[in-house]
Amino acid sequence: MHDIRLLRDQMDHLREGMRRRGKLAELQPLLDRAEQLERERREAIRAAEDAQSQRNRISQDVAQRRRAGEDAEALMAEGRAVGARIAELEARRQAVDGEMQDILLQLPNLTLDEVAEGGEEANTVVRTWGTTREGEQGIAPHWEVGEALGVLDLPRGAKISGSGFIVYRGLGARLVRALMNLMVDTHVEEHGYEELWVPLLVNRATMTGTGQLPKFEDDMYAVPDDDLFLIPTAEVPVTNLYRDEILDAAELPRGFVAFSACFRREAGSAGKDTRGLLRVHEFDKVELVRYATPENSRAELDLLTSHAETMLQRLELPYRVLKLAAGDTGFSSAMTFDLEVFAPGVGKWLEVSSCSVFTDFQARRANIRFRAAAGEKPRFVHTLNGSALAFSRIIAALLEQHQQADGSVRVPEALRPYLGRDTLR
RNA sequence: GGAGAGAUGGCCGAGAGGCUGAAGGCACCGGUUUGCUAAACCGGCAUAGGGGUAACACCCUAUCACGGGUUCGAAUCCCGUUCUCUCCGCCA
Repeated sequence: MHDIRLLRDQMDHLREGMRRRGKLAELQPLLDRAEQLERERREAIRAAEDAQSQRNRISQDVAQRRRAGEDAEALMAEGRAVGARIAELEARRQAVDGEMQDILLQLPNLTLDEVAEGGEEANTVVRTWGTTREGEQGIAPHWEVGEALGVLDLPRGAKISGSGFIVYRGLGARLVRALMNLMVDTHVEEHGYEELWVPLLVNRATMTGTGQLPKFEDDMYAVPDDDLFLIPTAEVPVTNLYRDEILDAAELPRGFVAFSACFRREAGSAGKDTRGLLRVHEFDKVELVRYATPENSRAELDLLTSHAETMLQRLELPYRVLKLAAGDTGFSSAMTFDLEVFAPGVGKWLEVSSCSVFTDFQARRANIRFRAAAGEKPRFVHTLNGSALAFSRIIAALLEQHQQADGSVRVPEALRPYLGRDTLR
């Protein structure tokens, strides 16, 4: 969410930001409306406050007269009239304010200057790591190897929950545990993150704090009786950890790592990537979240991204790093790096991590601030997050990239202590 | 799930329709005193919004968990919600 003051003082800047995302045509009417509303809003505030001031004066006069034992009936009648006017003015103020909020919630974040204009086609590969097995013949897609090795049971997942729900079995199940332990241990021991274990069901305020609500309610699994939602990512509970709090500057930057299941309805993507593990309704993920000061958040994004990359290197999976163009950058993000691994069985690059800096966009919404020094005004922190990594696609990539001619799968060095063997066969 | 008690500033804690943005204490910041530490004393000490100013000053409004209501006027009375605590029930 943007600062309402941008609408007043920096409309050109805001307009330029929407243009860079390729959203100006779509959002121009909103911006125009907002500009007008901002004037009305201040007008309404002023009128309402003037009336309140008048009422307070009348009430004090009544009190004085009462104490003096004089009659206050006329004043009280006046007070009633003013009270009625306040109610009207208040209603108008709320209406204007409500519409303004609606608009603010629909405007995406401004991207950093270094982010290229344009859509997906303007994304750039900033680096690659490892050698892919692109074009190599005879590599089976992960669902075939997975079923053959007895580590995946997709038909039964579909039976007990539906399509897009996975049963891992045997070493497959253990692989999930191994990935969790490898990743969390690495981020805690080597990268200095604090480990968290968080609720998978969260309330509406939490979902709103990170921006899933109100706009994306249809994408979420919900428990309406309790007004709770299944998290689409651990970013939601972890970023909300300090909602409505003021942190000490000495505590920043701060990093948290959490393993969680993630639930996504994937409404609107019917028919895409329906086979195997590429697009599922429930998957596991290790998520990194960082809180930073505005001064160092850009550098923190590079650090966070490098932490996610470390995991791919440990898993010996070739990958590339994409810097997303403005039009492909997520709603709340100011800049995003996507990490994609190559899965030679399906012949595709798979997105397994998305590392973003949100500047103060989420923090304003969730009201997370910090105080640089005692006595100074609190400012909004900058938040960042990135997956490190999303399991289902990683498992797909492992089953394909490390697949051997006899159909067995080599276990990368780093996973062996956790998995207890060097080959899946 | 049932019964009861509670929620006031960074913290503790008073207040029970008007003179209360809120006593008192602690913490914190500045000053005086002081060989040092400590103590004592004096002063300061919420946030947000609107106006105002070159910038200050200053003025107004809101905020005593949250949302409604009663009233000329609500921290205070009424209703609803949330959370915390105690007891009972249930449960991994």
